[in-house]
Amino acid sequence: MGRQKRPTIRDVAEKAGVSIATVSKYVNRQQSFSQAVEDKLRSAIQDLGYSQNPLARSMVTGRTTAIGLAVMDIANPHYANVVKGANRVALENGYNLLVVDMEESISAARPLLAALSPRTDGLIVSARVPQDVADWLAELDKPVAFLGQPERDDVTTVGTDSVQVASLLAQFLVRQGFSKFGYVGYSRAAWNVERLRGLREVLEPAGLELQVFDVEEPTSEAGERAAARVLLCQDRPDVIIGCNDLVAIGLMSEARALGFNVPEDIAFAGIDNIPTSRYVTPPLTTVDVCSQMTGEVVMKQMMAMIEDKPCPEGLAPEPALIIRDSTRRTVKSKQLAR
Amino acid sequence: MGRQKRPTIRDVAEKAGVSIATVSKYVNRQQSFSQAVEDKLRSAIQDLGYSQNPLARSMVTGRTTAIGLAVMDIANPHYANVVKGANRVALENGYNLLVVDMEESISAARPLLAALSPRTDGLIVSARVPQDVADWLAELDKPVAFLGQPERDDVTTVGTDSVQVASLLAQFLVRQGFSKFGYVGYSRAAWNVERLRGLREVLEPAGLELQVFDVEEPTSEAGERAAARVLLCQDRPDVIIGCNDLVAIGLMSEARALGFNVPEDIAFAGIDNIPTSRYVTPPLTTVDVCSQMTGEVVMKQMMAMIEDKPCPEGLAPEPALIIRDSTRRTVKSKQLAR
DNA sequence: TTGAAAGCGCTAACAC
DNA sequence: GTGTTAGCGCTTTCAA
Repeated sequence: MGRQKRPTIRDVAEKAGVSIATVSKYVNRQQSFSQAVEDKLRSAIQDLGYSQNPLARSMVTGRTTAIGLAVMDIANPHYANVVKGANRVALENGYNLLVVDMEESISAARPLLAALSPRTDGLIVSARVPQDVADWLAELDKPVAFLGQPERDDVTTVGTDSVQVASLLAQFLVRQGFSKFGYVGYSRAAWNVERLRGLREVLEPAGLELQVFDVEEPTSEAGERAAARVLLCQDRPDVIIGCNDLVAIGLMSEARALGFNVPEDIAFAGIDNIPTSRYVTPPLTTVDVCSQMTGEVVMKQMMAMIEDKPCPEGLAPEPALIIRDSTRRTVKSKQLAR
Repeated sequence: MGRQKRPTIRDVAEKAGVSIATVSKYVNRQQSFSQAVEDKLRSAIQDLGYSQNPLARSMVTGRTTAIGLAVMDIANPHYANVVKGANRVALENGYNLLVVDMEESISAARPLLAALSPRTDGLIVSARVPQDVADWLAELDKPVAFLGQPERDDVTTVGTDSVQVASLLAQFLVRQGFSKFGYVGYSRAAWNVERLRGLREVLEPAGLELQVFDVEEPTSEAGERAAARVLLCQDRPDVIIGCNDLVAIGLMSEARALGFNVPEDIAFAGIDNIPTSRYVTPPLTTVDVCSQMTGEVVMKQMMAMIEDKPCPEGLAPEPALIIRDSTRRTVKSKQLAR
């Protein structure tokens, strides 16, 4: 269906009886024209259905007016919301956001980023990548920003502090009177150690026990599969923290399927505050990591980097505890705790 | 941050002491070379960290080895899963998938697609677009496929049949003995009329009542906001069908918050079978529209179109009823129905 | 097996 | 206000 080549600037120039430079300037609104030329240009463009080829434009200007965003897993609502935020800000600034899914595979990241990079004016990468990829990104002739735990001063990184997020949650749970903690982590992610550290910083001084488990992917299905192992272990925790909401939801669901009462028999908490967490039973206690705002902030930083303006400060998203019923203390649980 | 320009083919040629044509052929593995040349090339490329600029390449070949996918709302797990499926197949075929979020705005589609199109070898659009955009897409010099209800033979469209999906659900609910139906639709989507039609085709002949409501966006939040209106209406339905799972989940959640027992007082069903539906309480009855498979199939069709091969047939995803507790008939509900 | 040269569609000096 | 021209980085004849 209609595979005719699309018209070029030359076609327009010919049809309008002007030079291609004039067409270019007209299309880019770079100056004013005589009424006659303007009319001819408008109708020629209209008739031909001409529109600029951004590739050719990029070749000469070196700009693409597109930003690339590579996410670990677009099916994770946290990342989907980061995309939302980033997209809004990009559009507001006249940029297009090109999203690429890395499918939780750091090893696949390199070729994906290599393909994405030249199509964009800047790259946002939602993970701490291996050193060789990081080096390669640093050598790039365009700004790069990371999503995640801010660490070093020489790279822009936007996200909540994983240690802080985990501590916040642990502190609350300790105050609630929980004493035997379980953490179901995802050791393949870089942030896992920090979340674990955040928990330990709170639990160890309090002399509280922490059992650590691991899932092979940070999804609800993996959480479900891990549930039996976690729940039927020697010394069952009285509260389980999932490394993210997805995992926590899977764990909690399977726990209920196995006959446990939540939160009476065992409590659950997650991290991220994905929309689903409100709708599960019981609603999941979690830490809001401001997914959408993170996307907005990282894109604002990116815009600043591109325009060589100083990076806007004070935008860092602040994690917030979201207390729901999955960690409610009940008469029964308090009695059991004795 | 190393903002040095990235090395070009000319840099490599110079360093290796060969012509740029030779470098090009080497990089594209188009022929064999003398050992000496090959060694020099390899080390030059290595040292410089050279990689092809796909933009420049596209300029001359006319190919980008990228496919564009514009989705209505990436935060909707249905679309996220379509992306997953499409991405997998694209990668298998050596293509990159570039995703763009249209934010549920058909009006914003045009500029977004115009920007995406020239960066890709083919476009997949997750919506029925307005006629002018459809015409514009048809005039494009590249294959276009749509996600949704297959309708016309002259455009590739992949998706489950919305009429069939809705009928399937209605038939089941009628068999279950429900008699007063409510449908909470999203009239701004093109598929809404078909879902409604599918319901009517089953309910009208059976002489069953159908009340229709509408949400302003197809999300759980909108579902929640609509709940009071739906539940407190004159003649309350005994089963409510959400136009998608997201809406149904919001409705059901708010119904429970308002003190209704689900499914005893009122039952709920959705459409899509997003992962969350399994985890809400009660688990949501829905129709699986094979989101991921839809993505795979549409990308396979796209690959075939690009290679000018006949489109693989018999791949159409078949919707499947997923029966869960949100529509379970109970003693109480049966009594009430009398 | 290698290289010279044309040109993809466009912009940006610069000249008129 | 308008046109001429030199490339952007690359592939692709075609000739050597």
